Amino acid sequence: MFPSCSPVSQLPESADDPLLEGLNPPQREAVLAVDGPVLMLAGAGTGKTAALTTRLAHIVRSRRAWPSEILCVTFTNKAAREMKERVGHLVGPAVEGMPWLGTFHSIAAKLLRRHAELVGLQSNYTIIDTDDQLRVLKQLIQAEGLDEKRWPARQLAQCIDRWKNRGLNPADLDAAENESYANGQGQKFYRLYQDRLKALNACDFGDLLLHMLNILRTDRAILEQYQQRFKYIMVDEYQDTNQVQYLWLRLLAQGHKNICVVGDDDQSIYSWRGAEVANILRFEKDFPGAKVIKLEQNYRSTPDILAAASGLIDANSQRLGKTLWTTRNGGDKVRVIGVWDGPEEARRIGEEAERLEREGASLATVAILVRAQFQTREFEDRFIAIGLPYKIVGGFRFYERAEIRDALAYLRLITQPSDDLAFERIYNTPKRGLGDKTLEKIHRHARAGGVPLSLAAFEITDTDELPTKARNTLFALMRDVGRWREAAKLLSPAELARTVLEESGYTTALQAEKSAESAGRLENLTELARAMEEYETLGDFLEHVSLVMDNDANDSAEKLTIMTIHAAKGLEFDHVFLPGWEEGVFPSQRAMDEGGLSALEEERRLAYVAITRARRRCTIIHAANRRIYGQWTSSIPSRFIGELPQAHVEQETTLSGGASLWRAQWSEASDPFAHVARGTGRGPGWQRATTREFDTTPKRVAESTRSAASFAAKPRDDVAVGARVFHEKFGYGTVTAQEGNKLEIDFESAGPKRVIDSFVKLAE
DNA sequence: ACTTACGTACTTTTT
DNA sequence: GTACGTAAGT
Repeated sequence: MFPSCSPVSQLPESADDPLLEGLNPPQREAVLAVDGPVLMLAGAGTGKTAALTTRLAHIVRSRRAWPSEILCVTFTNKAAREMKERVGHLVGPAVEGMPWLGTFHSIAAKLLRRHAELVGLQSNYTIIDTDDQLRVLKQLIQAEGLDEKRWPARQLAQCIDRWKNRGLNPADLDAAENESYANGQGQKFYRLYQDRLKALNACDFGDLLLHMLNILRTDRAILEQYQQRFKYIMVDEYQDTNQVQYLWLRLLAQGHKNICVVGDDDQSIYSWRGAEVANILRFEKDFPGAKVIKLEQNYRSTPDILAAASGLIDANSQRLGKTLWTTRNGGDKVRVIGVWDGPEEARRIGEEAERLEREGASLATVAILVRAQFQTREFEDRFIAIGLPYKIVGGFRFYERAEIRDALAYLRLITQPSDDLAFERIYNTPKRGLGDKTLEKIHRHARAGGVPLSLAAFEITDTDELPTKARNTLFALMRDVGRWREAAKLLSPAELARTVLEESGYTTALQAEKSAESAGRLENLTELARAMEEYETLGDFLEHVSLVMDNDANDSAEKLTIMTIHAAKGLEFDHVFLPGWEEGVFPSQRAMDEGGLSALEEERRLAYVAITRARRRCTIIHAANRRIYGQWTSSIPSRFIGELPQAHVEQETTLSGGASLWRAQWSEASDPFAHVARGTGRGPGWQRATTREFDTTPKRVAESTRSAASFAAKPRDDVAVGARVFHEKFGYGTVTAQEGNKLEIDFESAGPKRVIDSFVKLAE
């Protein structure tokens, strides 16, 4: 550990400063290059967090800036927490004075509280989540008389998110963007939505960044103030920044130009939510004279794992180019295992995990990383059956659960009478006999008077609008809310929460429910109250919950981890299992249909991230048959398997015969896939599989990519335009067009559809 | 106002 | 295959 000297006790500048101990030369360079723009390209497992945190400590200890003058942004709360902790070790309690170390969103929220009035909000605005966002949009769509089936709220939400990610306000939309929802009503709905949020004194996640950007863009004095304040700026995971975040940083960095961004273009896996790799690719143009430092020495994985991952990512075209290396020796090759079907895949991994455990490994060092959430199911089934402890990371987070959101809605309504969304959520939760009719009347009254729902509800109990029963129930509810509002001034947030849950009848209703989940829900509510103990005010807590709260701190017991590859970024495990490496699953069919080549490259980066999570052993598995949406489908191995450099891969067979099939399918004969029975979509492919030896000659990446790609689009030759065909779901129809393996078919009852040719058979 | 039945759609996910 | 959301039924 480093000497815990005070943050300003010395001016370390020399290479033998104790701070630099244990860092390699490029890391040291990154730490010492504090002035001017710096681009740190840090490959997987190269110790970028160590470099980043040491750099931060160095700035503080060399008295270049006070902790409060450093802006340090991360993407996740987890990363922010980790960084805070590590900087704390280096500089001591001074880290407490780092108010600007956090996620983009939490920092933006903090800034926005100070300047909310500039964008028409009050500083106690609520931050709404995607769920509330959708509800608002649904209401707007309904109010405008649009058919919600034809123009789903989801789609509008996506558009709006995309616009916000790009820093576009309603007025900035061009005609094309305006067209992207409901025949040119995109702009109108975007504007309506923003107005509605303003009325609710609320922000969605995108707004936090967009509002702040708007302020920085328009208010010169405020911009300059922050440009002066932030003497040093550091950004983690820069490859994941979107346009708003980029614009934001560029504005703020113009003051001192001391901006250091860290990232890895090969690990950019979030373009689908607005991240632009281009940001990192053009950093040197944005900040002329930027120093580029590459961290390439990997401290995590064995040479074979690194070589396999590097070979794979080589197939991508848009790269800055890095080569990971290691001084480590030995270790096992990456294993590729072909199995018969999904259940066997789960059985196989279960056995391996049990073996590892017997050999003394902790299950906490074992992970199964999947492409998509649905893949977790087969493992869950299997592990329950054999009693293997596991945990599934992801899915619903703590604060997204219904009971937590209900509790929060009560608290929100108490702090913020204008929070209509909260009111709607709780007004009949627990069930108290208030229905749509009553809500509609409240709505009408609120609109007429231009007041929030909760106030309208209170007022309406003074009229004869409602039947006596509803009137009394509603009055009791509003009286309670008023009482809790008073109590909030006296009680701590946690005490208030307990009181509200008890007095509202929420806990009683849950106790009475006796369903399978109700016990867990009650537990969650207890946990919520416990978590609130740490907060002084309700406002503090509510901000925490909307921006920061996560549940990964729950159980630290020795369990095998199942999670998506996305969720695994930044983590590492001794033993990593990668199931489902089949065309259509990984790379995902949907991604390729929608995003073409660039999506394929992102899938490949995802595969790269997956492999580089492994410290000691990486096992890739593909199944010959898999049930997808209840239909058994035969599938072929992922093209990514073919792209792995064979010298670093070892092939394994299973006794059930699946492997021999895969050898045949994987060979490089002139038409390696001709024998695959895709014709009927029901006949198992193996029936026609040959038993040719598996070809282990290393393939050139470009070649294998091409052959796989050409396969993917390989059309059937027995189906032609005009042919009458049958489809499981759509019935009989006539082929009207054929493009690669995609057919356009006019179905007799279902109308025209685009389908993959393997899902139809010729009609007799 | 609440319950049940049918139809549809279905990557990845942080904040 | 299943989950969710809307529509009709009690």
